[in-house]
Amino acid sequence: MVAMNLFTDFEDRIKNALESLEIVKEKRSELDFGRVNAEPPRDSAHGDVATNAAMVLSKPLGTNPRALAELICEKLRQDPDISDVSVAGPGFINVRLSKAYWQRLIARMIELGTDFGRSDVGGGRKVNVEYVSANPTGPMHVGHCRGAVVGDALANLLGFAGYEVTKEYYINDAGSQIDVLARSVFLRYREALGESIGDIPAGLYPGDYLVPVGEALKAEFGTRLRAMPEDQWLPIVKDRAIDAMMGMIREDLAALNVTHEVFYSERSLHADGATAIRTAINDLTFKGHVYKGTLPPPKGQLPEDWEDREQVLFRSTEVGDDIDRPLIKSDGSYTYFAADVAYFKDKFDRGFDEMIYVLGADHGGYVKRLEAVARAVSGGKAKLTVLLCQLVKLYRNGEPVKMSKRSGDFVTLRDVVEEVGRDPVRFMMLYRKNSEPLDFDFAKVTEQSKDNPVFYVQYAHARCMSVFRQAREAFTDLDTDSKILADAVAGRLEDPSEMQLAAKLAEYPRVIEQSAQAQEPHRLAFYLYDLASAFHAHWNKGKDQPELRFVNDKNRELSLARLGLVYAVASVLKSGLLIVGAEAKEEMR
RNA sequence: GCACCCGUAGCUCAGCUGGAUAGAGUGUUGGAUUCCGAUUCCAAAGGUCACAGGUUCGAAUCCUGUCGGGUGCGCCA
Repeated sequence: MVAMNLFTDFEDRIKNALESLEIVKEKRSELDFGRVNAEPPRDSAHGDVATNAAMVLSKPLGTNPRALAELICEKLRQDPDISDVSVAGPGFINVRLSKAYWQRLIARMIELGTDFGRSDVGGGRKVNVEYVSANPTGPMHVGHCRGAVVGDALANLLGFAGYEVTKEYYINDAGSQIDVLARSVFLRYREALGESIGDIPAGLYPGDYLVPVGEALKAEFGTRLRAMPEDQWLPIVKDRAIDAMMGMIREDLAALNVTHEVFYSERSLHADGATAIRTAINDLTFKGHVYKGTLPPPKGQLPEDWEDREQVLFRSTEVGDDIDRPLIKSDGSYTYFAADVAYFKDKFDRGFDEMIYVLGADHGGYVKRLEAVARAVSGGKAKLTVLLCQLVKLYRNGEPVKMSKRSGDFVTLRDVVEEVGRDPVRFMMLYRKNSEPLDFDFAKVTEQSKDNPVFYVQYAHARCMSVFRQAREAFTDLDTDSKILADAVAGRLEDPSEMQLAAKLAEYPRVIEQSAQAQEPHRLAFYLYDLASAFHAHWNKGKDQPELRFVNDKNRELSLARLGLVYAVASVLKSGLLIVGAEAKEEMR
């Protein structure tokens, strides 16, 4: 059976060829094949696969690249799947594959359908992807959008690439902002009881979304809460408020097709006398990472209320951080960071090999201390990576959309999804490297034209479906079962334009593996655009050259073979869109 | 002051972890087009990859420095 990944397949064959060379056998133990690769050539005119083997190995072998390349070529020529091999440039070896090989590969794509591209490079490694983790103090706003999509798509991608993935949300339900939330809700509760509360005081959350929460409290407790002192009603109101906010946030996430498997509460770390945090700090102390001391004042502008105070500190500078970090405040309470240490320890204890944090760019200053935690807690066994997402700038008709969070005047995630649709939001959030700022223009994203990559990709899939609809009209009782399509390919698909499309399809497994390993889901979005572009280009050729059209009502077998190619395109688009989290539409109407 | 991210076509951005003549889209210019579902298709022009060194067969990519833009810098979460 043909291997799914053409490039790893031929990387192996090239290495086998190398092993069989006398010159290599003599020095085999000194040679490192690690840098030998097989990749798509920059220019498709060069061939189907290119390798750098000769250039990488010529020096240790004491020969020149072109001479070595000739030796390798001789061996490769014996491979029946290779139709042509040549040396080019400084010593590249360009390989062209036989038509039979391509036809077998296309047939394999058809048989695998949306499983084509699925990989096991992850090797079942347990990965925890934490993303969104918005404070439960209100609805999600657009700022959360990017991280939500990037995290969700990355998790999907890693799952497809053979990692065992858990999608996780850390609920920041323990800090003082939650007290503020509870007091804001309490005010709404008094309002629901008929009191006139006037303007919401500064420092409390003014949003209308808290009104129903106050009303729910009235329905549940009547006037009982109002009669209590604050230290009695506060915990009750807190519980109800957090539940209400998380309910809202889950709905927002659902609208974006984002689903987490684990919602992890920060408060749970503080429960039972903060057992979890105390344990984590004890653990660090035992390992020698904790001491009592003072920190130097911050460089640059000195805060006015600066006072030198003794705290319990994590000696993070010994594990890569710039400055030691406080775990316990001078008043004896735990820092947010202390909870984070406990949270990381919990993840580690749950058996994850790798923790990924998807954060906003404004958390850049937090990266080093998290990495330090990972080193100290896991003893270097667990890998921790932080993906920073740059800001999203909103535009409406080319004009920037102004937002002020203080006045409660911000665009919510729900607003955006309802206005432009879930799929465009998801795709556009991925259509940029996460380390790069992103402009999001409402008008462009809803536009139905080639300028809009979402539309372009979805249209390609719909067009595939359209071809099938036409085929069923041209041939009555046409059986388009994938097995039949796959069998029709051999000996029939051979036009250069068809081969070019097949070559693009063949890259898919490689794109999956590489974007998963680089943790860069945007590469998949760009690939889908490329594939759509290749498909549209081939389709357009049918305008001038009718003999290239997929459906040829004079030739049923050829039509089936070409439908097979269309089926493969549709499957890859569908598979990729599934990872992106957008729908593969049957039609665009 | 320090740390992290970013400087690639006029504009918005890719560039497959070091490979061949640096690519798309948009814009510009010139053609084609009653079309199997898109205000479409084809082509051309457009670059000192911020700058200066270094590493090597080979650098937009890696290392150092400089310049420019963004973000963040005790016990807030």
